Amino acid sequence: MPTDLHPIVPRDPPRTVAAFRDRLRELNGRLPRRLQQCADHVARNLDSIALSTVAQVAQAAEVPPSAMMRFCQIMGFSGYAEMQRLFREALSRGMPDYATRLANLKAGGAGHASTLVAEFVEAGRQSMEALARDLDETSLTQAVDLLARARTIHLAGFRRSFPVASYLSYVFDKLGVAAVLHDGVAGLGQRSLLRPGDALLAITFAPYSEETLALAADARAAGMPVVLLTDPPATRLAPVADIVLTVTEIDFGAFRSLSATIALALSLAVAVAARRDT
Amino acid sequence: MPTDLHPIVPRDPPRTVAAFRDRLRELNGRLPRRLQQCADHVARNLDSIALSTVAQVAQAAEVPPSAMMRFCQIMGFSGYAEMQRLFREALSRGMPDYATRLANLKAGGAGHASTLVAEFVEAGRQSMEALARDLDETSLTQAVDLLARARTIHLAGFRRSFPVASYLSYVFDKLGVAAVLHDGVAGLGQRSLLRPGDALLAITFAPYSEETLALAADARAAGMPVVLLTDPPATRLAPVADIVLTVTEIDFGAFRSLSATIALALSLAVAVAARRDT
DNA sequence: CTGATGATGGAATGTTTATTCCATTTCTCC
DNA sequence: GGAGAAATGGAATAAACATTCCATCATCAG
Repeated sequence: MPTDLHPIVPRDPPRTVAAFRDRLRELNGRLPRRLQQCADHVARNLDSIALSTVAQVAQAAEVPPSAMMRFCQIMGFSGYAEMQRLFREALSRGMPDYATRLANLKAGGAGHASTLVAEFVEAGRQSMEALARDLDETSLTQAVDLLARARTIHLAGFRRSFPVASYLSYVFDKLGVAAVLHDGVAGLGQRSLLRPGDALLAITFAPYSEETLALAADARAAGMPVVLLTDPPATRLAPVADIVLTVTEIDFGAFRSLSATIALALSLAVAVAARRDT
Repeated sequence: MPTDLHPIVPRDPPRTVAAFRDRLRELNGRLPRRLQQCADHVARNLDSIALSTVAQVAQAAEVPPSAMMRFCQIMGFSGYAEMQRLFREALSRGMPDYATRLANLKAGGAGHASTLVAEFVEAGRQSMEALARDLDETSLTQAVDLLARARTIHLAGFRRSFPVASYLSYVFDKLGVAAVLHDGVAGLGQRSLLRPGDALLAITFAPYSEETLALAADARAAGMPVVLLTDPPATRLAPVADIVLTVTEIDFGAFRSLSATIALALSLAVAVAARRDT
């Protein structure tokens, strides 16, 4: 008698998307073939549920609708409708008339300040979505490894990359990680601070700043590992860096919001600090 | 015979949300009472249509379902279902499995770098949505007026606000607007640059930096207009500034992505430059 | 005041979609 | 290899929903 296999049987339904994922993981492997097929498909297309009918989801998962219904019940819901409600609520909380508000701001009239806010917010959102979509996790992990091993981290970023570099400098300081911001205030004298065992984190976007590239080349020549944060395609830059992280930042007009770049840079910093502490 | 009032009668349906808005504007004022009520409500809750039934939107608009149906037809659709399809498609294009991707990143494991990226992206998105939602357009316009009249714009921002101030410095330079970044590199000597006819744009978040507040107080004493960019509630700061712009930045861990702050600051800069050129 | 035109609300209808049921197949364990 | 249990697919049913229709009400010109 399989008395300990009853986690399969119903219980009360997940009330958040996170809880839903948990239940999905809990069930993984213990399900019969068709239901596992449902689980796999649903796990990969969570957001399509909010807007699709059972028939559509079932067809996409290549199972009959009745199998999908059983799946919903095993997940703890009374049926598909109840499961769908969870995702619909999550979706409507996600954008609480945000689109409308943006449109209203944009309608404020060309050149008006609130229109600009809407545009920059939109550009920032797209940039961050692109980051989430295209992030190269492998390179990111390697970059963290590499920087975590460095004694001192040197930061390079000029012109529009300077805000990012200076923010990193602040964050590293708060996190207790030794970092030097090469801000060029007193000429290039800081270059003498480059020592074996250090690493360089350089940030530059096309058209690349000469100072940054020169610094990277110097560091490379001195045998220091170099991590480069830039925009794709980074073909020209591959030779001067050990790891290249790319981030697609959407411009509005001539300027970019830097949202995605900062998010990536911050993550890098926090991950490096966490790695060091252990 | 009202031969020129036939724009009310059907034609082919709007195929984009923008076209939908146009048609809405075109119809405005020419509709009988109940239908106008529908139009008003729909205009204000565009995104709720994708997820609601006729009965729900009708109830929210305080009209019977049949009135809502008539409204759909006047908009050019065959009925509510067709109208809803437009918004559902817009919604699913808007987040192309972005939520799923984020969740996958988060699942990478606590402390892992890609998890952090997901968290910072999420925080950034929320911050920007909050900005779009809560932006005080009046204050923004006043700030633009005020800064556009200044001969030179002084920029103050230290610690975590420094990246924003330095980016503004870069942007103003590109835009040909005279601006001075008070970066404190050479002590506080730059204070002597404050002259009548200038204005100060200060950025600071709780806990407020003393330098920034002191500079603002000085500027105020010298009769210069002061615009302050900070987080709500800004009660303590109201006395030292002419205009206070607030922006809610969501933290993740101890750090913030600055997305919303930068978007607002950039908009301010571009609007000021545009105003000056005319 | 009256008749015509248009607007309105609610009940009736038809369609889509979820859900259940059951006959058949597939596994599992002895 | 066979008995029992579980799983499966598809057809039948039920629920939710959109849509239409019509009787009633308001508006306005003459």
